[in-house]
Amino acid sequence: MSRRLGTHGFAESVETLDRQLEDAPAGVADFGYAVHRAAKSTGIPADRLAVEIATGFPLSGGLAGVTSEGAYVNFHADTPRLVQATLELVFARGAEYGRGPPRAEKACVEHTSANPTGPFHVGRVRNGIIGDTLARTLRAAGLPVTTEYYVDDMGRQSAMITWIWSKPVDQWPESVREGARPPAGASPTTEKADRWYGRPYPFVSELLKRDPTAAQSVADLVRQIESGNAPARHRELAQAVLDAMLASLRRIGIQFDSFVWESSLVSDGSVARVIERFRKAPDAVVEENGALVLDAAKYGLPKETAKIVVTRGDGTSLYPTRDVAYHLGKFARFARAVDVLGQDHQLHARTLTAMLSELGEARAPEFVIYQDITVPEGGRMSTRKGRAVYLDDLLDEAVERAQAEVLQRREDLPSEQVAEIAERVGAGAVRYHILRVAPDKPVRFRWEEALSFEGRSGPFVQYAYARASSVLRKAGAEGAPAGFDAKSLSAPEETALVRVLARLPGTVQYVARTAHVHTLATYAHEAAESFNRFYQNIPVLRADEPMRTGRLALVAAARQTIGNTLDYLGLARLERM
RNA sequence: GGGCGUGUGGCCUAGUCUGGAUAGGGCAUCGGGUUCCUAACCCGAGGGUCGAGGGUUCGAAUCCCUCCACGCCCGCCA
Repeated sequence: MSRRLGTHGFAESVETLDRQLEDAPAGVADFGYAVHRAAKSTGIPADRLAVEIATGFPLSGGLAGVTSEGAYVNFHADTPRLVQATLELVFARGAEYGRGPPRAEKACVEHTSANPTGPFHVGRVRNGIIGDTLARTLRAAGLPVTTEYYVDDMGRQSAMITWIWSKPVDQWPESVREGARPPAGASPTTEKADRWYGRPYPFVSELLKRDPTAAQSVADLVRQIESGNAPARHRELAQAVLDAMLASLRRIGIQFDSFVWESSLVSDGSVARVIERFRKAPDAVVEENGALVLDAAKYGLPKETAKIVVTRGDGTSLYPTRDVAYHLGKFARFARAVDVLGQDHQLHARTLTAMLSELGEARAPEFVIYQDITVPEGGRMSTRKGRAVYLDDLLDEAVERAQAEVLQRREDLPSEQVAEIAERVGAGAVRYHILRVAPDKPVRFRWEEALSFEGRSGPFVQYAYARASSVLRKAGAEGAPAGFDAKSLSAPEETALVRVLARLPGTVQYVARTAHVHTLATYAHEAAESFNRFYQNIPVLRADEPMRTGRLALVAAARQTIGNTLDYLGLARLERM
């Protein structure tokens, strides 16, 4: 290429030219080269230069033709060769197709880390869906990944739960008892623990704002907990609520490899050690009331926020300080730390990085910041403000609707299997719906959209997989295909599908590099859409040979690729639906 | 006031890092498609000042500047 241009007096490095070679519009060519720059530097009109470059361009390897169109030189791949190579790669790698070479650096993806104070609302779950999908993708990219949940059992939030439940309900303050009255028939045995124990939470939160006595007793409890003398009930309650919360996350495919309880960082002395190190830090000063404050201006924080309080006046730690202890521990265990945080923690992220630098830690966490999910009326979801859609409720509704859909079209399946499919379709719809939008963008929650099984949705992708599975099942061709002829796959629907399948490994690498997990959702939709077009227009089972064998191979490759993508997305592969 | 993020047809959204060919999808609307592998599908139609203005460039949704709107945050909560 560069030699070719060189003959026209245009000298640029091969690397530069490689970068300028870009994807051509689908259906026009595989790659294109815009000659404008070369035209300018050589003085040759762009249109003519494109023709001159394309004419007689030496063909080799997978390059089947070079044409020109306007100011563009278009490169066409040798399609049968591309088809052959792609399908062979998919079959050779199987479940590994899409994965990158193993890498050594151990990575920790910390996500969710919600206080164990009540059921997840949809807003909070965005954290887990982004984090879990990123963890899956990083694993696919070859990294050993541990997902971790940081359990905050030290702050006011969890103390509020312990405080209210340590007294009998008839002794609760009036406002809490009234507000948190459970529905008729509800009991700790019929309700999940997060819902049951979390019910008084927003009312206690309100109470503390106007009742200094109550606020004082919660503050006393916080101090008691931090000093290591938490009532036994405290940990039991936190654990029970957390377990119930985790059960909800499991429904949408989220599980954790590791848990770190904030209290353990206090009890093992690591918080105290961090405080000691800050006392000796060059930019830390003790203020009049005894509070230890760090001036982090030199780390680039805006001056209004450069003062970071390390300890309270009474010497006890604050959340950022404990988070420093936590992250120093993380860096002892992992080469990379990824933190998924809501936009309200944006400043905390910078503060944490500054604090770690001050203590001489060269590494910094990599932050993935996502925007809020808002309720239709506006404002972000909040349990305390009574503005929230709970994950459990959304899932129940989604599963119910999915069940109706399955029953409508599958009378042949036993009810057990219908229920199983409905659960996974409902979960797929919810998970995909939240994942599909770029983390940088806010999401306005609307029931009808979250519950859609059509168009750009999780079930759309799952359906394509089920269709592919069904074809292969009926052909009795579920094993590794053999002896297909790539030349028999020449219809536009076929070659377009192959081109999409070929993009999975690159997409995985891109997502691992950028943390743009929604790109994987977009890819999944494109792959499913491309498969559906093929499926709709190209018969497989009743095709003549050699097309039949070739198409079965293509179906198998599509099933494998879409299936692997579903794995990375955390959606269930359904063999039928 | 400062920091970070966002603004793309009626609604939702991809593309922005790394400038390039008629801005790609979905929902909704209208019109088609099932004697054939699952119609949770497919095909077609209408609908776009890519927030506004300026700049750089052969070329800007994409880069730079200004402004507007919205969200979040701004020391002893987490």
